[in-house]
Amino acid sequence: MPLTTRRKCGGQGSRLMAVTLREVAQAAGVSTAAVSKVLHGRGGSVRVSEERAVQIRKIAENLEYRPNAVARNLRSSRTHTVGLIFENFWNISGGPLYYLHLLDGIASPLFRSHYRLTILPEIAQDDILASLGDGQLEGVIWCKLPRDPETIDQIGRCPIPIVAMSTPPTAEPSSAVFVSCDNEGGAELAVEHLWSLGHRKILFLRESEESSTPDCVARMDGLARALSRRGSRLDPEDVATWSWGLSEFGSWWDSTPPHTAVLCWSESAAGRLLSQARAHGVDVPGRLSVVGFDSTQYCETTTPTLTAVKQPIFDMARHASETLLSMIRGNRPKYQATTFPCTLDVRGSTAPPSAREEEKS
Amino acid sequence: MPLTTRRKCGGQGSRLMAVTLREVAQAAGVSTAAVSKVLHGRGGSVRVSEERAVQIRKIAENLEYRPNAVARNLRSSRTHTVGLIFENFWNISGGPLYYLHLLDGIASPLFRSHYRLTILPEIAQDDILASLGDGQLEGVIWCKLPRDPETIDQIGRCPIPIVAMSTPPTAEPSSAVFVSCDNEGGAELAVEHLWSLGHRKILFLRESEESSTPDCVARMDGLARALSRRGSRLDPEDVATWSWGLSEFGSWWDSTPPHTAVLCWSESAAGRLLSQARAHGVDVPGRLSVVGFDSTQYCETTTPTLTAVKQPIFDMARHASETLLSMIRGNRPKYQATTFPCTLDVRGSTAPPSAREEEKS
DNA sequence: CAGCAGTGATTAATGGATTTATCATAGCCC
DNA sequence: GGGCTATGATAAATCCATTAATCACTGCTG
Repeated sequence: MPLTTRRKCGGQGSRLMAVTLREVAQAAGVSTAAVSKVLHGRGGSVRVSEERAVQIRKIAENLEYRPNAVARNLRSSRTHTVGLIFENFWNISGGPLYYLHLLDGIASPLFRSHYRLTILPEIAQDDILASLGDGQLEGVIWCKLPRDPETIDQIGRCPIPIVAMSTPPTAEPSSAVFVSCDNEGGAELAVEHLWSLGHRKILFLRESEESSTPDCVARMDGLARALSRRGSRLDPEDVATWSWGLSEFGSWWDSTPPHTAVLCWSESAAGRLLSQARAHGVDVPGRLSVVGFDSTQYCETTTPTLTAVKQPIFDMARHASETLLSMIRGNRPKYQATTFPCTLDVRGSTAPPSAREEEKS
Repeated sequence: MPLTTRRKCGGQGSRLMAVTLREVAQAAGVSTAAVSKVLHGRGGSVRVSEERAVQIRKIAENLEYRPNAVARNLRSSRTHTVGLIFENFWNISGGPLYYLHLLDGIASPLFRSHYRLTILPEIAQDDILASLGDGQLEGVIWCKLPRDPETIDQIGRCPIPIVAMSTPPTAEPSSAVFVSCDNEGGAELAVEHLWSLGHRKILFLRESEESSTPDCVARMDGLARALSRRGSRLDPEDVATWSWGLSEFGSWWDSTPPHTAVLCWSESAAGRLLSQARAHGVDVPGRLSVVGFDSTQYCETTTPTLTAVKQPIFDMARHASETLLSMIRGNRPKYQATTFPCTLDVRGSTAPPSAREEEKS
């Protein structure tokens, strides 16, 4: 009988069916156990003579045998796959570069350990929760973990480890591990900088859609706290919830607001604010200082360059990924929540507020 | 016996083992076939009375039964998973936004069809080729498909469909389907624009690492062809291969080159060129016109805003993804290669070259 | 010679869901 | 009663790789 017999796959079109272990075994006249032992060396008490081994290897190569990973996964209950969940591609905190650093930081340790990264469809949450228990994932990194009690409860009974990249909830305990940055501390840094320059009224710019994200809230809280620590405070008029295009900028500026500086909740918002300011002939930083959140390469390319709070997103993501791998290996996580400190990159978009009332020397 | 008995998983730590179909069947006192039929409705000749069905559903819910997707995948030879391969996160053509559009375009149709997207480790190519045949993926989208004959040969014998997002090879036939944009046409558009403004000497800026990508080569070829069509040509001195930081800009400019415009192979290179020009006090577009490749949101935020060739990357990615899904469903692809046209977004970084020799009125 | 160790191999169970083939039983008609 | 259909349900095979249990045989020792 010819060794190269190949069957067609009945189901889908006319693709070739893969060669199985059994076929190699039949062709070689040995048992599947022997073939498995020779090709993958895993069988415990199975023993094969060197002579046979050479023969089997040769036949397997001729037949172009490729082990079926799905069958292996089923047998071993391991898939070497980690899932990634986020709300959507665009809604991720600071913008594309932030996102890219995130993905890079998550993927690096995984790939090094020969794990794959699967992006889960951001469909119904029920589907997400179902796929956490379907055996296809060994662990999950979840950006913006939901905080409703029911979901938290379900997450607690999830059979695989979860690492959340979001601010840990203050009240509810959770079985997930949290990795985040010190958003409040970052806001404090921004205020410290602006305050030392002489700014006393700061506008916090958030965006309507994202107004409820914990990150955004934490940054605003940090701002409020930093101000109160200096004997000032954050009034309702100091918080702007503008649309994506920031078309409200013009009327805001024309109303001669008391603010001399703006703290933007994200990098992309800060970038758009610079565009709007330029469009309305408002000199930054001469007439208005701007601080963004998430300091990336793009803060260097804007005009003026952008002063921004930097969260070590790559390190955070890498830490999350490494923690997850460790948990998958059966270790208990060292910390239930890890918070990374922020830093401030001072660039060209901040200056003393003098220009508004009097000419600075 | 208690219905809620749960075994511990022996292998990894102390995670709960999942409830299996067999356990539900035992608890309900019926066969696994009946449970499978009731819960998933797939069994052909299996019939269950409505009375039993209600009972089974209730028990399954109490036991929190979750079907094991790996076992299903093995049985059905389908995983509802598509792989994505690219060289690395950062080396993708035009920069982060390009990449984000790419990912978004690929993911949208997949998610809509309840497919997952798995990012493959960019490890050894042998590993990649092996994982194409391991049964875990139903199809693959491969950015920058390798072009060496041996790999092409292996790809031809790959059991799953492949869609390549790169310029199709001119010589070698390939079994993969190609989706790309008309890079040459894009370069032609750029030249047309610059030529009409009066530019006659154009520098092509590429980067050392990426110098060999087909996209980059095609753009340069397009430039050369566009010039020759106008009775000019692309000399070796008209091609710059600078480092990532473009630190060579200063010495190049000081050598008073004949060029009045630069065509950059990517968006990010164009952005960095603007930074360098500003750092050296070179007025853009007054003294130097700049055209980038890949027109994205960030071209709006630079100063000046950036004139750029736009490739419809989202549409390309979506098309690639939809084509792959169609092939997975067993359809023959309509086209072996699809090329999308580029357009030119004229913004603020291009102007007549007058400033160099004489003052323009 | 019983007993033991070592070598070379196979058989059958396992993992969990799906499906074909088969088996009962009841009801109905001629 | 024999033959037929419809209903309700199950046993066993299948997908493919892995592995514990087992077997046959040789050679050696006490």
